[in-house]
Amino acid sequence: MNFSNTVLTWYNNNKEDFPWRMTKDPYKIWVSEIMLQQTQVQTVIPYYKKWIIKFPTIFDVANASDDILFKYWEGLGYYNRVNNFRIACNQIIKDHNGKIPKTVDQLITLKGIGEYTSSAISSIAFNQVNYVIDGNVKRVMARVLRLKNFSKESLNKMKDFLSANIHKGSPGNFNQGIMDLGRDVCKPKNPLCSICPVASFCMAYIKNQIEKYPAAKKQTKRLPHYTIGVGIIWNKDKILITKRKKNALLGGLWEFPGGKILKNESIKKCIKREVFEELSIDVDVLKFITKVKHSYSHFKITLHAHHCLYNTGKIICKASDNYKWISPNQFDQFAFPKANHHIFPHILNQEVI
DNA sequence: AAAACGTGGCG
DNA sequence: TCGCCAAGTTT
Repeated sequence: MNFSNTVLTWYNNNKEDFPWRMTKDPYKIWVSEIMLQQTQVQTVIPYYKKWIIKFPTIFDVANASDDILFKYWEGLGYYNRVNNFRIACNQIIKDHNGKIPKTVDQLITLKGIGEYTSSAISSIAFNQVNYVIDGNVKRVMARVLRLKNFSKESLNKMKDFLSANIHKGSPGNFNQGIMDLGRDVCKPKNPLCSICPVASFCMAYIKNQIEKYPAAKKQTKRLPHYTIGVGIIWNKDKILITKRKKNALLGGLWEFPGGKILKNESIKKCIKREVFEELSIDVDVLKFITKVKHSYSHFKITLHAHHCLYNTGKIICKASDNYKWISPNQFDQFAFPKANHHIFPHILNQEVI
């Protein structure tokens, strides 16, 4: 049996019934593909289910406020995906009469849809013969073709192979099959070659060199670490939250104000200074609440949260897009970064002063 | 075109 | 504890 039929047969016998595999609705396929970018299947499943119920069509997304969209994305990460997704929904309404286009050339013009996602949607939802190359496919191909790296040259070899071997009758299932294979069998570490359906096609396996492909990456640099002061600013029974600027890190999410500590600065001074610089108000920094360690993709932080009392000044949002005074029982109505979630349970645990 | 962009799980 | 990795795209 040839490569394409081998992959397809394996997929048909081993596929899991993920919720986005119960439909051919291109909108739903699209939602799943955006959520799955750099995000594991098990993480996506609950988000996908809730999203589809709340926003069943592109029109529901186009008409929703960004706060509600972010709330349904809260915790998934890479929040610009939400902005891009809504922009793309509007593009479709404006330029495609509300119908999701089916060719790669049209799909790739939509915000947030690149080379991978355009091929995925066109093949899975519309049965167009386009191969996909994601992280899984890259690894499978590196081993099958015995390619050390992911250079332009290597990628071209993968493309040639996939172009020749994609299943013409079921391109979408072939694509999902090779991705599933990469995730569950041809894993980064300890690949399960003994049960791999394409082992007989795999040059690395045949030469007994599976561990050499792809070559290990160079060591990544240690992530920089920053210490951040965070103010839980009280005015009577309300707490101040601010909305992070769009297109920035965590753009569009709400948070407690604060910022990076300066050299030779105390946490309390840092919070007082940051709050004044960012909001033009004066606060008294009081009791320590909790410390939160958190790691982002390109740096790490430790948050030091303190209770604060609003003192004087009219709020001017210099470093944020908006602000609100809310009660602690309203935290769940806004989308917050994960690091802020770790502060919530400590806020009411003690007296403010 | 290298860096930015979240979070969770695993070895 | 820490690095790696996950259905990538944008600037």
